[in-house]
Amino acid sequence: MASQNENINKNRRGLLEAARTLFWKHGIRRVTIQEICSEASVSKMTFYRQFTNKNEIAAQVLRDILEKGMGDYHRIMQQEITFAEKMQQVIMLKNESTNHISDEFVKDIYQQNQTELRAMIESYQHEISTEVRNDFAQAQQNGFIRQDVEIDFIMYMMDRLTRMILDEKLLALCGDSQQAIMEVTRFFFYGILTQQPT
Amino acid sequence: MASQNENINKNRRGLLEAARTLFWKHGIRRVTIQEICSEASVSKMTFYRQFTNKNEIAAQVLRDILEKGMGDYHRIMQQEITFAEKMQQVIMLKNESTNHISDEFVKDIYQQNQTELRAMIESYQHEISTEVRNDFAQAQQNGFIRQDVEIDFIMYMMDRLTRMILDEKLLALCGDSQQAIMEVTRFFFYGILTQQPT
DNA sequence: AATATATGTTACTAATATCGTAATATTAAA
DNA sequence: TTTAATATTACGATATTAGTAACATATATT
Repeated sequence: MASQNENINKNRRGLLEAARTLFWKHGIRRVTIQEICSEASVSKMTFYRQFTNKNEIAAQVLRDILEKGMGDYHRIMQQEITFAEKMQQVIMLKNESTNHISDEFVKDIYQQNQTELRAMIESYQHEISTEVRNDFAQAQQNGFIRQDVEIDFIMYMMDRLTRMILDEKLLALCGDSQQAIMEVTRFFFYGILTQQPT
Repeated sequence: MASQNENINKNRRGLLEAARTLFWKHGIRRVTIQEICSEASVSKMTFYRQFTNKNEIAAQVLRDILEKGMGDYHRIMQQEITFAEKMQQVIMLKNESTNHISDEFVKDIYQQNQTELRAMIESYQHEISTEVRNDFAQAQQNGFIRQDVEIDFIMYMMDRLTRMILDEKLLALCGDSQQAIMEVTRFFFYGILTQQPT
């Protein structure tokens, strides 16, 4: 049934999935290749037939994560819904585990000689942030955002607010994460005043 | 001000605290002595003046955790409150991070040659479980628990229920962890029937 | 069935990381 | 000032991991 090519991809995907899980928990440094193989139920040789070393699979894992994040963002922004609805979806997106990169993972990237991975993450951040900035600027021109607020300020608040959603204290305050997202989004758009301007 | 003895204890406690944090996240195997020292802002030599090796500090960390668990349990049971209130507090206790031991930590103990640590954890479990069993038996004799239920069944359910409190799905169902504890405790005592026996 | 290809197993060396100790320099308390 | 504790550095011993090779086995293709 399954062709050999399909099996190769299956193994490759299995390795990537295993690596992602392990890197997520423990960072890159602590995880051994043997461990990735065991987690993926695959021999070490199969690993080395797919990747040259740990850095390469780490790079691929990172690439997959970043591209998924990009794709998700684009998919949201291309919908024909209001700007507010788009923003709510973006904030919800960060709630998924794959969309904030794990601390341990980033730590390892920004320590040692991981210049390649660092470059990758920074180029992604640059790309996505210019894009988001443009989207905000356009929304401001179209009158969806008040004129007297700086785009950079919005960018900053957006980042802070999306992080807050993962904060357990906020979760405790709001009840569940769904509620937290609602609250944060509402705050993002309307502040705390009862009377709303345009 | 601070005497040298106090400083020694401070360093020792700092090392134990750092080790606990790191072991908690990553298990014993992945954590290096140097890392513990860095986390505790202490030199490697200071470590070796306090502990002979990683296993020893791991043993001490485990001992502290287990003794804290025992202490907490005793403190709860010695209070002059109803059996139901005691049980609720015991269930709440498991909600604290220190009272269920981390998976990674236990994994490492039950893999390799950690016979000593394994023995420690098992002896603790034996001690606490006979004690809990006695408390339940006495509560049953005093009429707080229905006569037609096996103590072992209660023990099992107790364990399951306290674990459930950490389950995110239940948390989502109940709103927050406080609510979850209430629900679980209520279920533990009354089941789901509206009409309550004695 | 025969063949080719992918994978598993085992064993091994090289590279790297970690351990544990000693000697010396600094710091802080008595 | 004297004493004890700690930091720093360097180092050899030990353990772990990386990466490769040779061969056996399994699976798909022809």
